[in-house]
Amino acid sequence: MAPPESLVERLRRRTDWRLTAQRRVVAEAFEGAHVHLTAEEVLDRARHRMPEISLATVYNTLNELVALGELQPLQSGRGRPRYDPNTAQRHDHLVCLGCGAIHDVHARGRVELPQAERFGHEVVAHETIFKGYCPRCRRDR
Amino acid sequence: MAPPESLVERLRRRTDWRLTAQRRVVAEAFEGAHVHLTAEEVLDRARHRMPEISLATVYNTLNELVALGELQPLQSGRGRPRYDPNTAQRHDHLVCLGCGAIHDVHARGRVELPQAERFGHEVVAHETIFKGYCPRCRRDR
DNA sequence: TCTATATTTAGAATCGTTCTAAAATCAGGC
DNA sequence: GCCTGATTTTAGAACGATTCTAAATATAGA
Repeated sequence: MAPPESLVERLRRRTDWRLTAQRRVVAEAFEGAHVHLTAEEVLDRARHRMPEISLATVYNTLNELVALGELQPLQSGRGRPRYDPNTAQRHDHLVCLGCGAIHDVHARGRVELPQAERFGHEVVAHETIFKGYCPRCRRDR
Repeated sequence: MAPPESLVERLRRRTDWRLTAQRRVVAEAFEGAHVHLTAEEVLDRARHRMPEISLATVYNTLNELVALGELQPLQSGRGRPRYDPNTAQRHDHLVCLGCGAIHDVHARGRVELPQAERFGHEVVAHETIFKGYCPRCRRDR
């Protein structure tokens, strides 16, 4: 699978949203694969490149990116929400029930929701969450 | 499909956890199908039967039931966590992106996670989340 | 009934997030 | 290059949800 275009790259192309210095360091926090950060982790990473950035700006930016469809909020299990920059490609998630770590995965097979089970909903997407224990948490049990 | 045993019924059988009057009214809040309540909704329903029950007890009880595996916390989309009493039967969820309502459903088909995508995890469960718009929210768009 | 343990409770404390209003920055027109 | 209005950032206050604390109550078992 070709590596997806990065969040910063996608944002650079947008004309409806200014990519300021602060917004760029927030977006750059999401570089890499399997990156699903909490707001606090984004602040940590952003401060690394721009120590004076404020918490309010991090929250503002995360909320704007969600509204633009450039970040998907993930609420897996316990704890605060995490943000997934991989919005361009359909994918599934593997979450560790021990430590909460999340990997992007692609399930094999196909599922669909029969009409009788839709309760009148218009279904627009689906995602499968696999739950388990990562090597480290498996050892600690 | 046979209706699953209710939460209260399951709790009655436990010997490791006292089913006090307060805990019973909390558990009774989850009677019915497609019931996925927030803590606040549980408090409302519990007060109906026991007006003097405290918020702290509701939170205590919800957390204990999650630890016992009798409730599954759901974090669908935005908003506070909801609790699902249907832990005995594998099932999937259909969530409305407009209002956040959740239905229990059973997907048709089969998915699995290839070994190469497991990153060393021991996979113990999976769940598919279908996202869409309920009849009411579809109309409001 | 007595005693030790478990449970409940009100209210304070904490935590994550949003709000507010002032300061800083920026784009476009001169 | 400088104004000017609009946008963005910011510190700190405010807020809402949840957890904590420590005292009161209820319970099980002797």
